[in-house]
Amino acid sequence: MNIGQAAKQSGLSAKMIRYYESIGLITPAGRGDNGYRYYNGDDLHRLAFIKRARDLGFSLEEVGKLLTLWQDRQRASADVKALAGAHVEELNRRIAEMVGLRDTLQELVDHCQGNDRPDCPILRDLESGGCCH
Amino acid sequence: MNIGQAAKQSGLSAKMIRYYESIGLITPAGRGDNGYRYYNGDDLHRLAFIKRARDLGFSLEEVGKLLTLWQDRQRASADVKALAGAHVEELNRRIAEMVGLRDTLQELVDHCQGNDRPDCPILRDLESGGCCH
DNA sequence: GCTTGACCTTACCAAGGGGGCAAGGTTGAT
DNA sequence: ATCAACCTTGCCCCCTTGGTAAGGTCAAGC
Repeated sequence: MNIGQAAKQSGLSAKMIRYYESIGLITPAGRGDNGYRYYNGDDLHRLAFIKRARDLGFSLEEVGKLLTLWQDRQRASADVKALAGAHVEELNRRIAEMVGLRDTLQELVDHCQGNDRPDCPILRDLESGGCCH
Repeated sequence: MNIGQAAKQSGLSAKMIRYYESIGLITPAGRGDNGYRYYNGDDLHRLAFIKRARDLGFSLEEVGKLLTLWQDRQRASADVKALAGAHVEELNRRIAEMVGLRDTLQELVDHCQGNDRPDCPILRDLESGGCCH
């Protein structure tokens, strides 16, 4: 199977498959006489695994670790759980940060009259560094 | 005032001030005989404005628009409100997305025993594309 | 055989939002 | 005079993905 087929089946783009190969996330695909990469069922399975892990927000570095754990039949599920748990924590941190930003901004928006006059609490906040809203 | 002082006062880094100048976000600073950039109170005010807007999560493009509105004494607060409101919406979208990821992942983590055996629902999900958890 | 279109290859540019380092000039204090 | 701290420009790096270009290959239809 060529890279285009593998891309369609896995949900990744051909470009990304090449990229993942170039950074060593996946082992280099086999090549045919024409120089084309080819992929078998196992390769496809790995690509789909990566796709799903990316969709869940894991970084490529984390995906690499997950791949290693996945391939390791002696793995302890505790290791996987720790990795995923750390990612959940990271997501929670980022969510909390963004919620804080949103709330601050939403409050400013709520207090802006939004008419054709220039007076605006949003700009006042930006001007004053948010120290005295 | 030199760039280092301006950086300290505004909370930006000297590097970023140069960068913002290079991309046209701010007009080029004046130069002294020695070639050093110098900054006055107005410049500082603008830099602090940018810093605050960045802290609130506005993109550099949005910051540029906010700067323009800020300088425009004829602005309508509705324009500012629309810009900030759009950013709030964007934040909400991103938050919702991340919350969805976190919840999915949290559920997988909750169902993983986290012991020294290899069996792990997290890896099973990644393997199967999350279609049958 | 020839053309056409779809596919593959490598290689480079772009983005945001900076960090870091190098090589050199300037300033101010000791 | 020397030294540290500052400034200048310029370049490379992070990360991940999309785009685009120039060229090779394959399969179909004529």
